[in-house]
Amino acid sequence: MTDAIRVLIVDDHPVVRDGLRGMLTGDDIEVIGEAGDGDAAVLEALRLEPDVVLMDLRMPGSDGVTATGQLSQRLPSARVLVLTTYDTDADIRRALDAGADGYLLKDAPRDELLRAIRTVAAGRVALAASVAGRVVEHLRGDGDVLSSRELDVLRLVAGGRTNRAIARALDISEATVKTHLVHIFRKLGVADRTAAVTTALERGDITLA
Amino acid sequence: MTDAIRVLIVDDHPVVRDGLRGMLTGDDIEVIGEAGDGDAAVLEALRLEPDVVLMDLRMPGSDGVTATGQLSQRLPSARVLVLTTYDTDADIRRALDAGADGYLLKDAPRDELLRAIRTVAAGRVALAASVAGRVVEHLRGDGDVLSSRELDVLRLVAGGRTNRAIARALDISEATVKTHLVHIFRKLGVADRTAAVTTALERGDITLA
DNA sequence: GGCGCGATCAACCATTCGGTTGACGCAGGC
DNA sequence: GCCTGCGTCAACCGAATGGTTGATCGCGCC
Repeated sequence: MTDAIRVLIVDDHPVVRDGLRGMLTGDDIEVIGEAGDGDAAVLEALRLEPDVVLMDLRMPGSDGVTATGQLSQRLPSARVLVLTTYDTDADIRRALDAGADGYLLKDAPRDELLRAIRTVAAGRVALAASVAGRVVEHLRGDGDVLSSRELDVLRLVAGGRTNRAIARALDISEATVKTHLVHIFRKLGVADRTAAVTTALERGDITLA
Repeated sequence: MTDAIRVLIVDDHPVVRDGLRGMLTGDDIEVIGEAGDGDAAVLEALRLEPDVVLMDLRMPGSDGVTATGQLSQRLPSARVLVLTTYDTDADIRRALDAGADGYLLKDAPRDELLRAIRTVAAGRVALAASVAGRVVEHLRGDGDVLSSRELDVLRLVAGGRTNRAIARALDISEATVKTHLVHIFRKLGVADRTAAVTTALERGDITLA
């Protein structure tokens, strides 16, 4: 290894940033900066041109997926390694779609983290074991992706609206809402709206925030 | 200050443990141990007899609330300062009921964390600003606490069961289920089961896990 | 003993929901 | 050009839900 791998840490928790910095510093890795939200992450990355960006997903303000998308467009040289607490299907899918090169969970031990950083720095993809399983599973049964309109409906359902209220909110007829719901039920493998909301929450298709 | 405050760190993420250790070491605080789950936390606390236990809530295995309850019984000398990512009403309520002496969020800056540790070590209560607000709010309107039976029903509702299925599962009549639901709706201030589930999830009364 | 509250149940009703069938226009891919 | 999928809508039906009133029982508390 000729030069140290230059790493930018992105996380909203100072504690985690400190912990990562302590864990990574030394060896063949150099922490060159930190950021506390997605916007700052993009700015810092453009300024510092890191080799690897360690990216948290859930952050106040601009989130990690958005920042990842921006980075893969505006700074393709930077490899993005997502490091998050959550591992829902939708989180993983969105992050990888946005251009992430790796996906690790925060409970990963130190050596796994170091290995993953070296892997993505070398241009390969690093996935946590549990995540890798979901990815192949996702490649198999792909027919259950909710369309954007279906997500609109589902989010309103989660808000407790009746079909009629949803129809008014989306400016469509109640019949259309019901059609969307039937498709949602089939895709999620459930029988009613309440189960649809909870399984969508579990899968990460929608969020309560 | 005669002696350093002896702190035990409890968190399932090695990264966070490292970060906290780095943040706290020095000054008048000494990190004397770490634990990765609730059971280990109790064992380590009994062995090391720390002044303050920094306790995460959501952990694999035995969770932080249970551990807090055990500690307040078996090692009353140890003050428990909860340090978590989440701040739902029910989390806060349960932690304080279990005997926690403080409640901080993980995005707290370093000096706030240090201040809180010194505060609880001195025998006082330390609450994050956002948490304190919820606590007084909770003391005001206390009439909306769901009974345990209502929670049983609500958990099954969240699982997508029909009233009839819930009745069978709990071995009561469908009429009783409906009665419980009406009470739940009133207490949560919602109009239907779906909204009940989402607001209960937001409040932390129930969980998806 | 009386009171309140939680838990249980019944009967009734209007509304809503879930499911089906069938239909149309439109965009994108083969 | 054809087919698929998405989004839109209508009409219909049975089942589930939400709301009401009223009732009984047991427990803890004053």
